[in-house]
Amino acid sequence: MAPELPDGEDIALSELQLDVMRVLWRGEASVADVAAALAAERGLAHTTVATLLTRLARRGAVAPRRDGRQLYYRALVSESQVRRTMVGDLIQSLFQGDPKALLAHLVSEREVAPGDLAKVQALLAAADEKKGPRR
Amino acid sequence: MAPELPDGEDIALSELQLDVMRVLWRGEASVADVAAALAAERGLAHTTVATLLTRLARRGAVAPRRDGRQLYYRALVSESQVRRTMVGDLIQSLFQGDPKALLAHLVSEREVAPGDLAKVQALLAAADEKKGPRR
DNA sequence: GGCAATCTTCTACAACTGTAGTACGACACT
DNA sequence: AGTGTCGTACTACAGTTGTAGAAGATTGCC
Repeated sequence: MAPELPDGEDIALSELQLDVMRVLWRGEASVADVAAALAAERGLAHTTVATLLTRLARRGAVAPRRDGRQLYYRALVSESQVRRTMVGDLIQSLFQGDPKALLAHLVSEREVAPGDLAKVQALLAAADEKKGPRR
Repeated sequence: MAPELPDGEDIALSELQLDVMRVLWRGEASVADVAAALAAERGLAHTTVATLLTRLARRGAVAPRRDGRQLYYRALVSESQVRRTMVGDLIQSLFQGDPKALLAHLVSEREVAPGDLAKVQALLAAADEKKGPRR
């Protein structure tokens, strides 16, 4: 019975699609909910949002659930999944697959400073500790 | 006299377009040159490459120079320019504009290790030293 | 001088994206 | 029961991308 796909797709998303997904990553939402959440930045028509969600569903990124006449959508791919894919793609196409080259870029563009790595590491360690020490 | 545009466009490129640009970043090249260079990975028709270059020219990423019946193209945007733009876009859309979040992602995905930042820094410092110590 | 090779330019087409209107069904309120 | 409201489904359309064929200009070789 079509096992929900094991969350292993090749999901790269456009910026608009990401905006939509970000809403769903906060939890299941109806078309109206999504439209409302995006109303601030994007002033999209209700039908536009519906179209976007239908397309994302076709692509396997979200799944609809019908309740009465309304559709509620839930994300099928996680944010980190998408990040993994998209960052991976970028490293591949822009830095010939070498993650360190991206790091070098960040440093030389002064986007990150030497100390940041340590900080980041500490944060990650702390989070790891809390959720699941080793998996 | 149209100062070659100060290299400040909003150039984001697709993977195929990057493949093309990578050839031009090695130096001016004719359509045939580009097609030959890409023949290995992509088996593109000559006309396909011509179309790609025309479109890149329309977008201001490259400029043609005519020599007899042939067109030679030269890149108008540098590789680092494109990297800057595209990495910036990614950070914007995927990490709400926080470069450190990207760094965190890289670390937690074990794409880069703690020591790498130091190494990278050393390399950059060395390069800096050689080319232009301080600017 | 003519024919074949070679280029560019134009046109084409499918897929995807951003954006939204129209049509139609269901529901609620009077 | 009648009518307006709301929501989804379908259709549409312009712009970009990947891909390439057809047409037309040029040129080099015999």
